[in-house]
Amino acid sequence: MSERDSERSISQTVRAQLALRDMILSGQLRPGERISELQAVEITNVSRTPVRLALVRLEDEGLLQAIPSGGFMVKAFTERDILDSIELRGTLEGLAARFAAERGASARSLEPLKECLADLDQLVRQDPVSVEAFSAYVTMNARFHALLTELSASPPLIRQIDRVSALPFASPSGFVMAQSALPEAHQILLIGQDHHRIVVDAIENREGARAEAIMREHSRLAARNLRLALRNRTHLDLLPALALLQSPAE
Amino acid sequence: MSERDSERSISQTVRAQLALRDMILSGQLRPGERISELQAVEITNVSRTPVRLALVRLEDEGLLQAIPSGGFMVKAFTERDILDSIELRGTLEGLAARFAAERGASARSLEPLKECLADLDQLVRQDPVSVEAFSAYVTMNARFHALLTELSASPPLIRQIDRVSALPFASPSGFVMAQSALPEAHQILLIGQDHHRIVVDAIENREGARAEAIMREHSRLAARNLRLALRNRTHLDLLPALALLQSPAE
DNA sequence: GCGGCCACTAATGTATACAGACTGCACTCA
DNA sequence: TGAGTGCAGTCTGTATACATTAGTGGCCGC
Repeated sequence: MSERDSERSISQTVRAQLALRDMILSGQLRPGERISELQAVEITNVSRTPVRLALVRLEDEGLLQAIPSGGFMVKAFTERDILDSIELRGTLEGLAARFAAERGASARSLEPLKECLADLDQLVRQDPVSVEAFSAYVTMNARFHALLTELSASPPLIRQIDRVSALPFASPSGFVMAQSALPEAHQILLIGQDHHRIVVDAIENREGARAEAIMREHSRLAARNLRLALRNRTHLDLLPALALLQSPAE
Repeated sequence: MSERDSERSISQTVRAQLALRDMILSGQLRPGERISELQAVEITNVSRTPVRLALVRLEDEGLLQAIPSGGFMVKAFTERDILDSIELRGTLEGLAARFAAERGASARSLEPLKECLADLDQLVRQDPVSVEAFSAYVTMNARFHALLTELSASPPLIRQIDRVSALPFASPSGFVMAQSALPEAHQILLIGQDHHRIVVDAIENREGARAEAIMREHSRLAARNLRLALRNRTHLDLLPALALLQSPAE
């Protein structure tokens, strides 16, 4: 698919949504800052109708918050909010893994997941891991989580996981890039990959409780990454999502 | 227009949303049926702009589904979808209960929950339970679950639970009324109330795992109610939410 | 000097007009 | 007779004008 085509054919609503989301995630719009429709019109150069729709969509996504008197503000998240969102995602992915295990995912449906696992193995084998490999890992990791979620074969659950993962800091790959700057990088990567291996094994053997538990624990790697990244505050630029973090001072 | 005063104060968007939701839940709009904006305008007597916003909101709620070529259709749910939504809600409420326990909900914050528990006890004590008592139970039960959710003190989690519970058949009180017609009514009520008691006790004693487990099990009462109600198909009229159920024939 | 009220401004809520895209049908040509 | 093309009707997407409300600042009265 060509970039230009999609750029041109895309609706004004989506364009506005993308533009505003970028500005929020990049920190150009600060947490707590009020954003009026007219402002959004100025920024995006589309008229109020699609802008409004875009604002509503961003509210669902969780990036904006409606102000009772009308209008929206950029949502601010505490560190606790982020950690809770990660735990929440882990819980839901745990449920997805349990469903996959209990309902007997077929050998055929497990195949793509296993291929993905093998691809990840390739990437993880390097030591030290190149930045490119990290980047590839992020993509592959996202694919692994998506496949796992699909395996639950539960549309309502898939929907919820997608909603939670829409928040960049709650997504499965949200803090992987932060690792790349850490000394513990390779070790954490290996542990994460072991979790992947275990969950596939558990699903294959119909071990629902084990599959669920390991996915919960797996998500806590993201929490660990976040804490490490916040402690050595040097590499926060790798994490644009943290623009939404309420500064502790305020 | 000179409508009633009470209806004039709320916005057209909300009015349209309520009207359309009622029609969907009451079955006047069938699952799978397409709703065009103009149709919605006809139905609600408001103009396209607020109607459109209402349709988008109902899509988020999960009652509608966007059609790729544009427009919306009423979402159809299988029995499995409904059961999964209940399990999902149970899982999230379980997480909320665990958070409440682990984070040490203060004695003060537990008080409203305990009062609610006592009120529910009063209602459950009757045998047989009057229809009015059932109705009061539904209200009180909703309050109990809302208080419990709040106790997690986790905005992201509260948000997700609210989203899931927005689907009427996934809400904590979704199938309580179905019970009232069942011979097992009183017994199920007593069991449910015992779950309530246990979760409060577990939170008080900081037993996170126990609090989580009991809330998961608690939600399965709703699943049981649903199955019973579907088996003796006599009292389905008590459950308007089931208008969204895909008929097995199709 | 302080507090309350009124008026003005600006933003949101709503309606509608216009344009582009898609669907369905009919007609024509091979 | 079948398939393709063109046209018409209708729908969604977008823009904009109008109405209404909330918020703010200044002025007047106590």
